[in-house]
Amino acid sequence: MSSTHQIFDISKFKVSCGNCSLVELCLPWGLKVDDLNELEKIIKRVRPLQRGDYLFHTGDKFQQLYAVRSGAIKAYRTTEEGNEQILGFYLPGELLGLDAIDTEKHVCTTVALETSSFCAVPFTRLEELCQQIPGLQHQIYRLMSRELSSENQSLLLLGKKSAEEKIATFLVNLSSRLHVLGYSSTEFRLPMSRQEIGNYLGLTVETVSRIFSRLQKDKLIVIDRKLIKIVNEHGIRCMCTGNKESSSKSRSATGH
Amino acid sequence: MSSTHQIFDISKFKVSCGNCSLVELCLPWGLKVDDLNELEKIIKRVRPLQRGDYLFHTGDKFQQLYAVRSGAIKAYRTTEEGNEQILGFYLPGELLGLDAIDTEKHVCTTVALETSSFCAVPFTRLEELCQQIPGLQHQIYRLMSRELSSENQSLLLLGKKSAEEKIATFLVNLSSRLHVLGYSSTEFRLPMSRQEIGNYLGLTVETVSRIFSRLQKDKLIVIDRKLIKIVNEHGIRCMCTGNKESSSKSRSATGH
DNA sequence: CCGGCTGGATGATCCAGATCAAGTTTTGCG
DNA sequence: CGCAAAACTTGATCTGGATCATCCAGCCGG
Repeated sequence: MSSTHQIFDISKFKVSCGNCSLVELCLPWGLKVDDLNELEKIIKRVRPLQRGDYLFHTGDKFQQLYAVRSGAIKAYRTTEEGNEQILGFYLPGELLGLDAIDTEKHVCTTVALETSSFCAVPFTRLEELCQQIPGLQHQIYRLMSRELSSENQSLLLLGKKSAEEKIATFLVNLSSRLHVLGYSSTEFRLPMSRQEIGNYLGLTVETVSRIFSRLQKDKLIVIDRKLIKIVNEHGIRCMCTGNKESSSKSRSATGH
Repeated sequence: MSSTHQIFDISKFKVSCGNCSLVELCLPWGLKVDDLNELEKIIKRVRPLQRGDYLFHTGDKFQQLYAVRSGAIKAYRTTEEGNEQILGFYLPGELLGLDAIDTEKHVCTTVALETSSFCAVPFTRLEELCQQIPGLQHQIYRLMSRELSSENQSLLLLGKKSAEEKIATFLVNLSSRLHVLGYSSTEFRLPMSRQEIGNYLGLTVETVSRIFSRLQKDKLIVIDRKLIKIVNEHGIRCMCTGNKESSSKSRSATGH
């Protein structure tokens, strides 16, 4: 909250990377204070979106990257036959639009799952700034690399895991991302519907619902509506890899 | 083959981006000649690998990017339980190692499927060069963006498609990548085993084998060992989206 | 407060693809 | 060349998750 940042306080939606608790997520390992000030100058605020509002559509001209400041966003593609494939869910501190740099057109559609706010970073100006601030260039490479690496992880998730493993992995992943943001890692609210979880994981709603019930019966989680409480964190982590040990399960079990 | 490039001709393995037919793949939209010359200076040749040789392992320190010059490479991760998940196959003109920039450690293992050669680009020097050549920086962003976008595509592939659609999509994708390289798009050799195709697509060998047989029976392709001939390109493209029209099929069929 | 609507849960049945089980071909190598 | 291992094919059977069919709980507008 240092007063030197006041000049950027255009309205109540102050954009200030220096103050922003997300800066270490947006820009891993951070930058020097002066560099941050330069960066702040090019960042714009965007009108917050309500649930169901779109940030951008497939085919839209790519001009800026968006960093999620608050809320939750889903990104999806629509297949030729017209059904949607959800590519991912984005939480505060995560960046949207990197995949559009190549073609300069957005390749997916992004929609708010709840009221959400963003920082917008005009990409051309960001590139110019990278020429002045070598550290910034490196941060952008790192961000993109990280995204690549996490998509690799998703390929692994979709390709090999059973429904149960997918759901467990999904919950653990969400949990740890929320934890980084300072929220509880064991008790949180799912910003997306069962339908959306299923779509993302390549499962039907029914299967998602059934597995949630099963996890609850097995005392790994407690669910109430969208509220999840992870009761047995160790157990659910084991489940991500198909590891059936941990506490005794009711179904088919370890022993015999 | 202009003589100005001779100075880089260290051995018979000349590295010359200006001459390299792959430069437009490595660096979409290209660079100015002078810039290319600068780039060439930092690129190193790497001893070619034989089938089964590793380029790098998960956990290895990341120091350079590799561009495939010839051959074919597979990249995979090993899960906690020790089985491998293939992340992708890389052909000439494609870049390896981008996902390691963030952590400075390779996050996957890469192994040659056949005799393969590479250009190695020391990443730190590349970043320095980006500071001098704004266009280069942009090309790197584009490359990473393109990779992100193609991984998105893979998520769609794994998440939603049936076995038949996966295989068809796989073949069409391979075909068009080979076409860009100047090879036939309708007749080519699979550099990977059935097992590896299955692993990549989240299918078993048996399923891959059966579907290959079926595609052949349905007169869409002809297979002889690793050699694939695409006989009905339209048909196989329709199949990628589950579209069962095109020419009359033998199974359950349109008219019968 | 009611009635309709959306999202979620749960049971019954079905089927695509996995698994199991042989064969067969190809390849690599002493 | 000959043999063994590896890669591939094909058939029979099994099963996890899809599909179909209800039903139920919140929620919203009037």
